[in-house]
Amino acid sequence: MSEEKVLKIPTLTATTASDIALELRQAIYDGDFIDGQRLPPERQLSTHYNVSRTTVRQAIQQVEEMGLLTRKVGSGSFISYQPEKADIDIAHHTSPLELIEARIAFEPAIAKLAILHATPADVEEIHRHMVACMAADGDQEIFASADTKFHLAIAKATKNPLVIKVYEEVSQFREHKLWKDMRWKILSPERITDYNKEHQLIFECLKIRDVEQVADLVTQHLRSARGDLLGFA
Amino acid sequence: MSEEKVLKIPTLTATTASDIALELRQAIYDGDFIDGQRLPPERQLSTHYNVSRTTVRQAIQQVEEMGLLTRKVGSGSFISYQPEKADIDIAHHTSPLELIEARIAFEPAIAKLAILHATPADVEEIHRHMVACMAADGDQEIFASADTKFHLAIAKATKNPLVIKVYEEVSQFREHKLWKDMRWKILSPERITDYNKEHQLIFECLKIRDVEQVADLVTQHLRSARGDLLGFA
DNA sequence: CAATTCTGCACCAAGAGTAGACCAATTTCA
DNA sequence: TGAAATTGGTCTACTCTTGGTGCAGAATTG
Repeated sequence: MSEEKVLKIPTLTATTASDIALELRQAIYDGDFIDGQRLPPERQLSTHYNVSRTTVRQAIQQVEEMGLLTRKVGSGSFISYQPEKADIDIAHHTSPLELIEARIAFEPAIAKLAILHATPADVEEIHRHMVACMAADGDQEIFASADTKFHLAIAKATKNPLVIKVYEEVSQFREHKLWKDMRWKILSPERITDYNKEHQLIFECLKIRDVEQVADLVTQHLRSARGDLLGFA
Repeated sequence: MSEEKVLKIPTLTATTASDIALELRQAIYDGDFIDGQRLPPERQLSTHYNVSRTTVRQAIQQVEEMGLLTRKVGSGSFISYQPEKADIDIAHHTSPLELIEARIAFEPAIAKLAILHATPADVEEIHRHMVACMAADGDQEIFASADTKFHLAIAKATKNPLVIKVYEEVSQFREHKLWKDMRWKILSPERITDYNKEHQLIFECLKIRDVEQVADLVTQHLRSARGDLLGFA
């Protein structure tokens, strides 16, 4: 274990209190300080910035007034700032369109990785879910569930735990209420048929390991989903 | 804003109760102690940390209050913590190579999204972190920290909460023990210089909103990182 | 030149760390 | 089984560190 801890303190050619305050604030926002962490003592900061302790105190006071830290006599100045909270916020702040956008960003590359790493067993697994999608026979609920599993199976075929976790997180959003509520509007029997055709094309690529084409197909697949969402397929 | 540099200063009191508590906590989280294992005796820890026994006791008390261990008079302090399977598993089962692979999969698309959504303020923010990367001046620790922020700022510019969260998750892995241990081998001053040049190219694309080129540049950037990892730059 | 700001210093009180001794529960070992 | 060693729990007196405050002189600014 390291004996010497270091803090990274950014410095400008700052001489005034507000300059230093700005930097401290920026450093806190950047996450250079963990919540609850102690700032270096004022006397040390003053020598570091090469200004008087009074100036440093004023700077710290400004930051304190923004509620980013609290001071304790005899103890030190402590950061009190949590960058963000919970995932619930994210669920509430992500729109269906943003979800599709995120999937368009991630899934083509995932499919490419999948092709490179998928074992025959993985291909079979993916095939199973594709068949399930087709067997849904127009039933929205069943199709949506099978579709999620189909895409998830592709992610799993990458064998990359990080990729899998990330995709699980994304796909979990598809089960979110907001998204579910939209589903019945979009997933007409005709659309489901279209999606199934696209699934088949993607699967064909996987089977013959066509790395180049699969990304395009997945992109196209998700873009048609986005088109449906926007109402002009 | 004038030139910004980053430098580190050691904390005056390198060994406080909270610091030691933090180290212990980290060690437990990192799996350095198995559940049920006994901590070294307080007296031994105090000589190891070169600190009074009182301080060690306070540190242990803090860890105890988090429910990570229990103490027994005459017997010792025992770890009582089972890492949540999900987190630990993924952290333990994702190799540095897989991390890079995941980044290669995700980041080019993120950069493209960023170009489409970034406000001038976002571009400035990204620029700030790019400058910080260059100001690191070969210091691995500082560069790595600034580099993470640079890429994270790009993700944030997408304005897509889901994308941001996913990338935060990925980037969190970069702070993991395993990866940190490799860093000093890879980040030679020459590599840092190269990376900075690549950062500049990426930033130029962002600035002129060159959607086509940015994905290629990011891919190239990460591929050179992968190359360094594999040892044949 | 006058006003303002910054500096350097001394002192205060609160908090935190140190060193040591002793107690009680537990383990170790002859 | 019993004594010795080990370990966490508690207490006390002391030192050091840290933020809070005030003030006189230097530096800066208009």
